[in-house]
Amino acid sequence: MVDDFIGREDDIMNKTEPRTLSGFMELLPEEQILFDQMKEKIENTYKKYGFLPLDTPILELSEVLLAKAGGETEKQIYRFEKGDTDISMRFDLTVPLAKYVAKNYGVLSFPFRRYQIGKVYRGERTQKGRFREFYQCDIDIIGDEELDLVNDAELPKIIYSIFKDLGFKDFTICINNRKILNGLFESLEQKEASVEILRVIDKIEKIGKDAVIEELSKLQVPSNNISKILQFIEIQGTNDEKIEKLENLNIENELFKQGVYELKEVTKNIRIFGLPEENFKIDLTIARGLDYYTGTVYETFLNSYRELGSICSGGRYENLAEYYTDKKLPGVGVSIGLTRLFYKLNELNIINVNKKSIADVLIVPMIEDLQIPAKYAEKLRNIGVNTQIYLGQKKLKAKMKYADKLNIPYVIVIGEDEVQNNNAKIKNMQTGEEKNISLDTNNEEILKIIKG
RNA sequence: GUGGAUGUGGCGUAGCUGGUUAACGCGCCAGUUUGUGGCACUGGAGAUCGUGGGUUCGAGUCCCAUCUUCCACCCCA
Repeated sequence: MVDDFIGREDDIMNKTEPRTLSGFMELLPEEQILFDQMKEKIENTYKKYGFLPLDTPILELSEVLLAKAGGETEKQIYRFEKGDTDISMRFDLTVPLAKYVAKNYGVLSFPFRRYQIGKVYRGERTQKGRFREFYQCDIDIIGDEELDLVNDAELPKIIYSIFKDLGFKDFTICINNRKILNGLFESLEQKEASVEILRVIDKIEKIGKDAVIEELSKLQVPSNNISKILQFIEIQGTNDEKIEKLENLNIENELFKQGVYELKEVTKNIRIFGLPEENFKIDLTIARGLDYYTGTVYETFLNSYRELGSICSGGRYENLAEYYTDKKLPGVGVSIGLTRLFYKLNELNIINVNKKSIADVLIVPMIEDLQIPAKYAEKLRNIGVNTQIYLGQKKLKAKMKYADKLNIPYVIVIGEDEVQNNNAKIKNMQTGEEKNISLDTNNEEILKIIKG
């Protein structure tokens, strides 16, 4: 205290401004609670379907992570050297999965069903709803040499369960098959720029039909091909009608036929797994995604918030780990971009961030000796009541205010009067109702008061 | 990578064509209520107006630079 005057020099010293890197989401407690709840629901559903947990390192050797060279994502990778080790941060969970499966091929049981929820990193330009660090919630089913097509039909059901569980009703899981479009291109002898064409087609909802025509001509697609492609993606009707129309197009191309067959099979099996008809739709414009998808592809939309874009996408790939092993490992998987999903739902007030407390009870001791409050807190915790003791010398008023701000539903005051009578005073913070309970009250009674 | 914006107490904002002690709401702290929160009232703390230069008698307000963040495109979750 004597140094206080001299110490003022320090106060004038510049403090470092506490900042968070752009593109990194950091939440307030009440938001974090909600975020964690969503994450937990997703995880529980994955488990419910028998998927095994997996956690891989955020850092990998660059040579491993970048085995598949090129592409847009590689430019965005966080990469650095520590000593003479060239290290990269994972930019998705699929590449680490591929490495993991190749590495542990001998000890894993196939079909290998794993879920992984974790953060991934992409150093791209930030913008609305786009993050540099974000959670992906992945499930994949990996087969050894082959993976039955019926697996493609189970994933939509799992996605359905999750979004149902998250409280959404009006959403659509769109499915398509890459082979259909690729087969169509083959039959049109449109081999050039097929990936680019797919991207343009995928954007039709966003940019409109005319813009698609314009983009396609820019790609040097002959105009008769453009009209055939458009005619094709504009096929309307129910799911069954669409399949029928596809079959009746009489396109003599093996790939195309295979694609239509797969789509029909998947559709049939989706119904068997119990996905309601109104929640899935064949959408022939779904083409986006990583270029390694080779068969079934999925995209999921909230119909009232179509502008969010796909909130869950995935598909079938023929060879997961071709850069690590000669084994052929086909798989099918989907990924939920939880960070973006949460951010957007929050922004649109779709999810309610009403303060919800973690603690069920705040014990407020008004005596110096904490033995009784501490013991009582343990008693509550042992019967499953989340209990916090207010530690610190403050007026009762301040302690009540604290409980109020944290939205803790019950406060238990233990003061001298209470201790003398072997009592505690429990207050319902919502109704304001107070009553005395004996410190010896049995557990069932307490649970009845607190948990209702 | 391309293009366009932004920056004022913890947060959200006001500050007119440059003019004395930078305003408001929320939040925070204290009191009215010495063992009781939410409401109300009263009072209080807290900003060298992103940073550095320049123009001017004088700049949050004008000019330049720089950093930061944001938005769109690209691509994606």
